[in-house]
Amino acid sequence: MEEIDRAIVAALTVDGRLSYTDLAEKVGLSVSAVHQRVRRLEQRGVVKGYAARVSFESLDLPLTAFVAIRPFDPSQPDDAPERLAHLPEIDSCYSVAGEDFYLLLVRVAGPADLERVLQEIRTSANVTTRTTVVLSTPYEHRPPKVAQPADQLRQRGVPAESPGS
Amino acid sequence: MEEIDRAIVAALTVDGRLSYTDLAEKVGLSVSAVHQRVRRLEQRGVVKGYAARVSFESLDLPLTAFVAIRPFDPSQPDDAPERLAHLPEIDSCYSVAGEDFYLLLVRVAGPADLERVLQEIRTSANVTTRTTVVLSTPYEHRPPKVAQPADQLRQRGVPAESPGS
DNA sequence: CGTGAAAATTCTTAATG
DNA sequence: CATTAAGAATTTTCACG
Repeated sequence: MEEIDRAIVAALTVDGRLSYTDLAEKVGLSVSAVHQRVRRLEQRGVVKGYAARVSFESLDLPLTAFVAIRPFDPSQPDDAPERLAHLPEIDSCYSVAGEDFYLLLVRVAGPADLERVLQEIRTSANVTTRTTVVLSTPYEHRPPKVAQPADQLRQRGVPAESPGS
Repeated sequence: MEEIDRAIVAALTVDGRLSYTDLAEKVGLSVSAVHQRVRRLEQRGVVKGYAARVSFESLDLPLTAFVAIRPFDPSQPDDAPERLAHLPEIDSCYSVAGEDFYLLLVRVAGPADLERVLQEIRTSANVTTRTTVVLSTPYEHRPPKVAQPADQLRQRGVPAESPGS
């Protein structure tokens, strides 16, 4: 992927509601050009969507935990992800190398809720669980490094003046 | 938090770029009322921001791994998160209960890059690492369950007709 | 707090080089 | 592909209940 596209993606990762006007200024293109590029990035699947970042504490989900799971009977078909998908407390499901089969990220209201969810995980997927409770989150979902800060592109052949109508 | 706010948050979690027009229709309020509520949710910190959801494969970061870290010398002050913050490959940092001190989520270009990042983690924070490679991600960042589907609010005292201008 | 409407921006498309 | 221009839609603010 090329430089300007990376800058666009970087900017949208930091602020997914940036207007095309601001985006255009950041990357040094016209509004239409940026709009076209964003549309192409979206339909190519580079940008998969937009989401509000919310405080889970405010949503009464203050307890986060990682749950490593392992099938009780390794000879049976492994369809744990589908069988667990109905549990809304599961934020993410990663298939991993190592001793465990999957690593789940779950968010719940508290210890009692965690206990209930663990039981549901075990019975739904016929697995054993090993749980690691999160005590705090110094940082999460940081924007990936995608080329340079995207600010140095602005001064590359484009006058900062707006022509006006 | 009350019912309508939860519905708003739920909708924005699924689509962070929903227009206030659509949002207003979903929760059965006027555009202005919804706009006010979103602003309050933002400044109360319930909505912390908006971000584009991107494909890490497209960004040349196809390899994800969890890195559990433990201080080499537990008697020294534990400031690993700050000392690791400069590494852009670290997506998230969780302080955890259990045998390890922190669990890091890292995204890199490949095995060689992972090796480099692990070395940087060890030397930057004076820790030992135990790494779990992610093979695939069945699902990630699913929207949390926040009250009912937010569709049943619409038909609660509000005619679906648009009054027009 | 909610509503309705008006003004300022922005989004979106189309024509053009 | 990028640019400019123009109509449609949205965001944002305001006065009022």
